[in-house]
Amino acid sequence: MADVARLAGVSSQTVSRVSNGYAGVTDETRGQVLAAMKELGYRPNSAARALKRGEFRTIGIITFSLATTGNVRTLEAIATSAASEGYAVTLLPVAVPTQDEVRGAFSRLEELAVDAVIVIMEVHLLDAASLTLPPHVQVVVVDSDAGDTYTVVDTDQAGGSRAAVRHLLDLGHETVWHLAGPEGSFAAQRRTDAWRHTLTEAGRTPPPLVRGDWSAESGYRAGLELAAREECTAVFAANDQMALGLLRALHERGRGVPEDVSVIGFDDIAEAGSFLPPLTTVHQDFAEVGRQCVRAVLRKMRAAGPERGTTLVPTRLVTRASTAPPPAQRAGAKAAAADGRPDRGASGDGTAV
Amino acid sequence: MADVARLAGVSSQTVSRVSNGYAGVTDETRGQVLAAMKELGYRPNSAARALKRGEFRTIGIITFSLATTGNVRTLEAIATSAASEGYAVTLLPVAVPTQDEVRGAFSRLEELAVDAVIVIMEVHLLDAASLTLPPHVQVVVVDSDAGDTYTVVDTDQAGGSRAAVRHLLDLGHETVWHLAGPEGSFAAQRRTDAWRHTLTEAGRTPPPLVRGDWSAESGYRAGLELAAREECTAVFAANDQMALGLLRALHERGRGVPEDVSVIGFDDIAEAGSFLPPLTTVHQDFAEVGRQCVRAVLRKMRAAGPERGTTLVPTRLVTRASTAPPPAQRAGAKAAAADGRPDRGASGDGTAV
DNA sequence: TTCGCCGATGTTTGCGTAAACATCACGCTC
DNA sequence: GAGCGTGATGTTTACGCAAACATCGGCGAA
Repeated sequence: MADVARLAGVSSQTVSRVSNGYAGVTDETRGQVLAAMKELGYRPNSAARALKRGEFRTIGIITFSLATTGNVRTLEAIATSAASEGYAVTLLPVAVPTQDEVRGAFSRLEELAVDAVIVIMEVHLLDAASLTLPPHVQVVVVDSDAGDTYTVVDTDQAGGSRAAVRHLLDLGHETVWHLAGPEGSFAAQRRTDAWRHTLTEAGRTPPPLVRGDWSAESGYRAGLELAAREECTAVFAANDQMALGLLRALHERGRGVPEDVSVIGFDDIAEAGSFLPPLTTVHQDFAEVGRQCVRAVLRKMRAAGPERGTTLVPTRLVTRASTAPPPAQRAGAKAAAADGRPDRGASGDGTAV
Repeated sequence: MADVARLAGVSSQTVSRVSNGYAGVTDETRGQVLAAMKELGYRPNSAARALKRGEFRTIGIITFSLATTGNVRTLEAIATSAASEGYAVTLLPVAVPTQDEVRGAFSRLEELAVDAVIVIMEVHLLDAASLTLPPHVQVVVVDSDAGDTYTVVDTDQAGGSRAAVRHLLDLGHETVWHLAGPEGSFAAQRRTDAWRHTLTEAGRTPPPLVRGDWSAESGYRAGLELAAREECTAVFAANDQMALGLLRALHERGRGVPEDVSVIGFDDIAEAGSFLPPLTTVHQDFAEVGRQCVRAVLRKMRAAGPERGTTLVPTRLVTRASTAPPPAQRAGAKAAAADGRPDRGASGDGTAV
């Protein structure tokens, strides 16, 4: 910086003013400084800047796994959104999701150059008491139930699940089975609760819960079990991957989708429209979740007050070809058809959104 | 820090020594300092540290999209690997993959607190000449062809593709069709080249190339086209997502997999085992790619010399249920079956690309 | 005993920046 | 024309840390 100042014939303070876009600098002076900066290839040193200003313009992200589409898409949206606000994003992977590991991540974070933290993970691993964060680091949590402790941004899990169940009931199904996510997950919990509540509200009896772990493989195992139950005509899978495994199991067991069993997913991953058959599912707006996270975190940083509360991002039902009225309602002519080849496709093949 | 020093009754320099694990400090003194640090909740300020040491212990990652599994898994591995070396990882998303955007990302990077950069993207957007990096920022590129300009780490695309094609030829297929990735991608290019080369080497004639864009949807469109060709008995899809779409199209057109057509993918994404049928594919070791990236980047930083060259990470063929000998080789009974096959889909409705 | 050496600790200094304050020239008012 | 305000620019300083150097005390060899 001193070199630039010397070359431009000004003081280093003026160089600083130029590089920060400060107003009170003559156009002429500014021009000289800019020329000198260019000639010398000057780049402000961000460490010194951060030291002086007391902020890093960086947001830390703690996440357990990038294996699920949701986390990844959210992360991507956060990064993009943060970038447009002039913030960088640094990643803090937590290898094993134990309480200790999470605490470890937080403590590493403490010596990390971040002004705020966004946590994308099952939040029951977050024990507020055990976390000592640097005083001015704000926290926002995604996918959680911690509204009273942290600021939370999340997809409207309940609303989406309700829409999924209603869709199946409206098609005429007597009840809807649920392939739930893992026990520890709050998102899974929320979807399960909403499923049960919607059924009860409609006067139906919720069938026994079937549990998976988000993976396609677990969906397959659950599917083998469900395929054996004649009375099961509609399944709400808590995510698309499990729905994929479910489809495979049903197919293997000779249960047609959607003629015999309707399947609905959750997430609307990119591949959902290419499943066999294309999957009806609940679309999550991850991009919006990411944007809201960044907004929330910046708002908190500016307000400095420990703000709480939850922001919900709405979902959208995407109807494709994996749902239809139950076999009972399509008696007569349909019965014959079901016998030969499935008549799927006509309704949804190309309409994937 | 001064407060800690006062409380512990030592100088601030001793505090510094303790927090950096410097050797020459009595256990007793160290204990007092640690106690004081704990009592005051002291955390070293990373900005000051970086300023003093001249390094940030941070690696920047430039990536265009997190939509493909490969990029994400590589990113995850890099983050984990970097963390274990005491490095943080900051993300630099590039919204639109134009030359200008990439250049923009690099220039934002210049004022960013990073010691090195790893680029995960199609590298033909990287114009070495137009990039002015801060002098000591090292670059490593994934998935590219830039071995003579940058240090490159990549999956052994050629080896994996060769294995895929060989596998199909060994099963008895006369030739192998190829559903390629988008034109601009070097990874796609490599896979295509290896496919062609392996066929030629074996004295076979490569059929016309079919092109997709990595998405399942594009695989579906290509599949509709391929399904119409009786002579097509084996397809090598350049990634698993396209293979998924391909499976759906073949199924819809009544072409059985693997009885009529064998399909092999590339990547081995988590869901591949749950496709209908489970997909035979080439497994990429993304974790290893990530590790190698970090190793390469750290090596470069330490050596300080502009090192070049390419590190290839081997692949592994995963055999599942989507590949089998061609129909011709399984004559007799099979021929009859093929005969009775419903001829749906003959109404090629022009949607194929 | 004395000297010198070594290990433990303290003191000084500067990393690159920007806030706070100081200065200076210019134009305007009375 | 003296005084004063204003806008542009320069000077000083401190941010928190760690390298370099300084100091001090104890112990072994001569």
